[in-house]
Amino acid sequence: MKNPSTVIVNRISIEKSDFVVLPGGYVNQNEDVEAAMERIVSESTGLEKILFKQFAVFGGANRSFGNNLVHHKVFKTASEKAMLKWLSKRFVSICYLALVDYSKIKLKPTQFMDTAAWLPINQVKKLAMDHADIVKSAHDSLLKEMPYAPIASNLLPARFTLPELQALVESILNRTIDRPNFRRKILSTGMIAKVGVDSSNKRRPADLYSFKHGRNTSLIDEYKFGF
Amino acid sequence: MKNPSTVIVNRISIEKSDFVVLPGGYVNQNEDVEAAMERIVSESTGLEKILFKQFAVFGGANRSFGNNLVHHKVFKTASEKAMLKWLSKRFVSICYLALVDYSKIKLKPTQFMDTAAWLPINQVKKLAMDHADIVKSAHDSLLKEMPYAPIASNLLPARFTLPELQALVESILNRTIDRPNFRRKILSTGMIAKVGVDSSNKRRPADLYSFKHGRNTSLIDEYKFGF
DNA sequence: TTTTTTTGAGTCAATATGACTCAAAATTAA
DNA sequence: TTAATTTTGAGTCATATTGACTCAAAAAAA
Repeated sequence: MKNPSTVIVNRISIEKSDFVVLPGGYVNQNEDVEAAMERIVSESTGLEKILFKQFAVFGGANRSFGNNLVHHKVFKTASEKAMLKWLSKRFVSICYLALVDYSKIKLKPTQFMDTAAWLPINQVKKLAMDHADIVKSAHDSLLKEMPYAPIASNLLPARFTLPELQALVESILNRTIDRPNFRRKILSTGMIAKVGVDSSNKRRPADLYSFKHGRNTSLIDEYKFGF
Repeated sequence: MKNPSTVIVNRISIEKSDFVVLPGGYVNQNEDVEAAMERIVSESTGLEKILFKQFAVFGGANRSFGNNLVHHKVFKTASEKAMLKWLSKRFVSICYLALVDYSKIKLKPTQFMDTAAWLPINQVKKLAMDHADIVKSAHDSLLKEMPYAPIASNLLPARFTLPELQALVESILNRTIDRPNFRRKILSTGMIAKVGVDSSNKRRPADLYSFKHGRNTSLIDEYKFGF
């Protein structure tokens, strides 16, 4: 991973007001909350059937983009007025996260959002409302979830090498890992199985692995804490 | 803990239809989601300022108590008709859990709920809609959160003995723990500090401890997984 | 006074971890 | 063609942690 610390953002422009926000949208009356999330993600990224985690709900009474708006501005077009009304609502955000390979994604604007782009995670302070807090919360949750769930599997092909897996984990944990120790631990869990050899270019051929279907992917001995 | 595996439930009776449900209610337009939860909990239990965890959102498009209703029944009173309308809505539930000492709680009925009672966890199948799934989800989340967060602190007095803490953890994990090993691990984390001696009845006096304020209460070395 | 119960402290083998070295397989350079 | 370089797989070893114990101290009960 060259630079995995990047999030998808949308830009909304009204008059002189400019918002950079995380992708989001409404849940329809007769729609699963999860289906709504998948619809919105699909609209913006084309991604389907990837692994998400619902990590937080932001439900403060005063959560609105109205505070970011310049209220005395004149909003001319009907579209702008509708957008203004939308932005002034009180939002309850049910937040999901997913890890994806951004090199394989073609971002598109959506119904409510003008442009879509990748924002380096060290620039999240530019985000409107409390969206920087949401990113922070997502990252915390991701680290906490790491030892249990293979959310990272969105980032790996069906067959991958141990060095590939290690590079991924290193980028999530943001630290280097001793290669022999990583290999020892991962293999000892039995969560992956050798399925072939990487015959591609590079140097010495690496063994190819796959996650064992339906198998426990926990990195820590569940519910054991040293007692 | 004699029998900690118990949840609070409300019973709703309309005509011959009978629902046993988890406590719940609406979020008002200008109310924090969290404040609403606290209000509902307070109404039903009188509990204030306890530690909660928001663990899941249940948002299926067909989540309604309408499916549990006998539709051809005649609902006579205005109250019953209002209740019927309420029960037939599509619900999105933002779910919170807390661990409490049920021996100290006096349950009260609320605006929407007729009676309040404790239901042993092995009888959750009696719950209406998907509330049994919610309880299951809460338990899973609780176990996953165990090594990190002191949600259990609701169950302990400000000053407690190590055997008391151990009994609590044993009841949550539903297994016995070796006493010397538990003591060694807990003390090695430095999350609690000795604050006195238990001079009460019983046998040999036990040391009293308190959680160190603002201290990390993680039982596992964060973000270390054997590599 | 003796026994029983409960709590605090310690031992020790087995296991897991952290920090390494070394060799094999392929590419690249000489 | 050979040597150096890079990447991957395998192994070593001291240290730290864990799991299963024993033992003694303090208080109540016999």
